[in-house]
Amino acid sequence: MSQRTKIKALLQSQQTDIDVTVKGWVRAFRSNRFIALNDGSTNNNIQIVVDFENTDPALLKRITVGAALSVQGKLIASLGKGQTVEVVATDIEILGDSDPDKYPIQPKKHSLEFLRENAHLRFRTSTFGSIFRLRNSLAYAVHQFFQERDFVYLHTPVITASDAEGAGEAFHVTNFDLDNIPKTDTGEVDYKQDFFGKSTNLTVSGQLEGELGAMALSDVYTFGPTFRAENSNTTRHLAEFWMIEPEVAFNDLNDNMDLAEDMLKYVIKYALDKCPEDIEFLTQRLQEEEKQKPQNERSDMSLVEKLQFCLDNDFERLTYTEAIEILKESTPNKKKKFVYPVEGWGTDLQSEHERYLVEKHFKKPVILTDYPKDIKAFYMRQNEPDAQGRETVRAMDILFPGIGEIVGGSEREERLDRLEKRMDEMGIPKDELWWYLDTRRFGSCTHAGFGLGFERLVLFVTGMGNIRDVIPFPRFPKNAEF
RNA sequence: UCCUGAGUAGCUCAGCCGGUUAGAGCAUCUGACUGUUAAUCAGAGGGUCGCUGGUUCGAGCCCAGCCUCAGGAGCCA
Repeated sequence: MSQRTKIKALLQSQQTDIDVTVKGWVRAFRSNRFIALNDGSTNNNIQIVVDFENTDPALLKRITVGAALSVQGKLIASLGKGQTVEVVATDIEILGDSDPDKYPIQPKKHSLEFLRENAHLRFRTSTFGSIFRLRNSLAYAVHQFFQERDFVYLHTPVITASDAEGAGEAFHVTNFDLDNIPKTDTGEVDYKQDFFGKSTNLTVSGQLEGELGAMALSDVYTFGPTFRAENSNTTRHLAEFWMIEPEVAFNDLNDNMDLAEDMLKYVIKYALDKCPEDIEFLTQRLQEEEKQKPQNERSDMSLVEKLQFCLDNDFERLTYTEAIEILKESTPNKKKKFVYPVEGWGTDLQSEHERYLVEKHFKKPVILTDYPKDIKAFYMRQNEPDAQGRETVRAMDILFPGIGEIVGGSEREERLDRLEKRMDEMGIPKDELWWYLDTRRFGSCTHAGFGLGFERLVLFVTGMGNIRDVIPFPRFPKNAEF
């Protein structure tokens, strides 16, 4: 049997009247004559023309939606409209039948909720084909960006004993028989008898270990799964997600912002260059979806335009303190339209405030810096108090339209005395993090890094609305199917 | 976890004020047609009305509890 040609290549073929073998899954079978065949190499189908009058009727009956086919035939310039080339079949082999009575994916619009429940088959829809090809390209672009800059891809542990970062609830990892958990004399769980001899959990961040690598390799990044046991039921959170965490020695906060902005623009540009058809398809999809919304809620830019806009404009950079002033003076705040009115300095911004800044005030991605020290993590570098004695840290959050926080990072506190003092204040156990503090004891230096939620990036680039639709098999409360 | 809404055929949904045999479109099956593009036309099959309990002569509809889903909020990436 001759080697199969991918459908993407066939559709781009400059040659016609050549013999080809094509394999894929039936998307539609019309008029007993036209098969729309797809193999996932592109969103577009190749049309197979069947000589139904000279084909066994029993075979024709088995050409159903979802069936896997191998087709031999001749690639010709299409005789019909709607496609440039088509394959006139000379031989069709059914590789795998698909019972039309039971196959859940029909050649029609399905709700995203329904497809989520059929996540094992949703790859076979145009929307999810596009999403996962884009996800792949974005992941590749992330590596390419860092590799071009001589970063070291560092594999930080998935199982860890440190729950110290305070990045959220962690999933416990244990080998105990849960019906018979060893206890100490005082009635507490005796982790000494567990596999690792101590309490362990799935990582909530590779940052602390990333810092260890950066303090020798200079420029490192991680890109791996991360776990949060928060009971979050939103369109922006997953219990298992992929995070990208660069950590760079000798970088300060400004270098850190430059790196994050460059990286985001790089990967978005890569996706635009590499997957124009998929982005075009998802642009159409979003347009259809927006038609359902009332006029005032519709976006004034299409998906492609939004992505291009993101490349063409510098992200707006301002401090938390400046943002608070803008929000205080904003129309919705004065007209008491915010659920949480902006009054004082020192509280965290609510989603509605971030959205106002990004979507209404600046109308582009925003980087907020220098947050109040009390609402941020212990490892962030402390600024000197300002004239009013307000204490801030060298933190930065990148806010994207429709997504909210996509990146969170900071310059790290490299001064041992300041770091230890802060850990004491926040009740972080120094003895457990002795190894982290060692980096400040031996050759400490300025360094900075950030965390990028990969799925949030995919959400932005695909224009999808729910994070559960941009990861193949989403993990979230009450759901671990597939 | 909180707030709001939803759960009726394989899918998307309608179902009046509580009243006889629960409907439509698409999908599926049968037949017709055959250069179709979500093909078209005719016919047929298909239901534990989320689950449990309650009110009532009578519940898809009212009440309570639970489960699941969606949107928003919090936590964050």
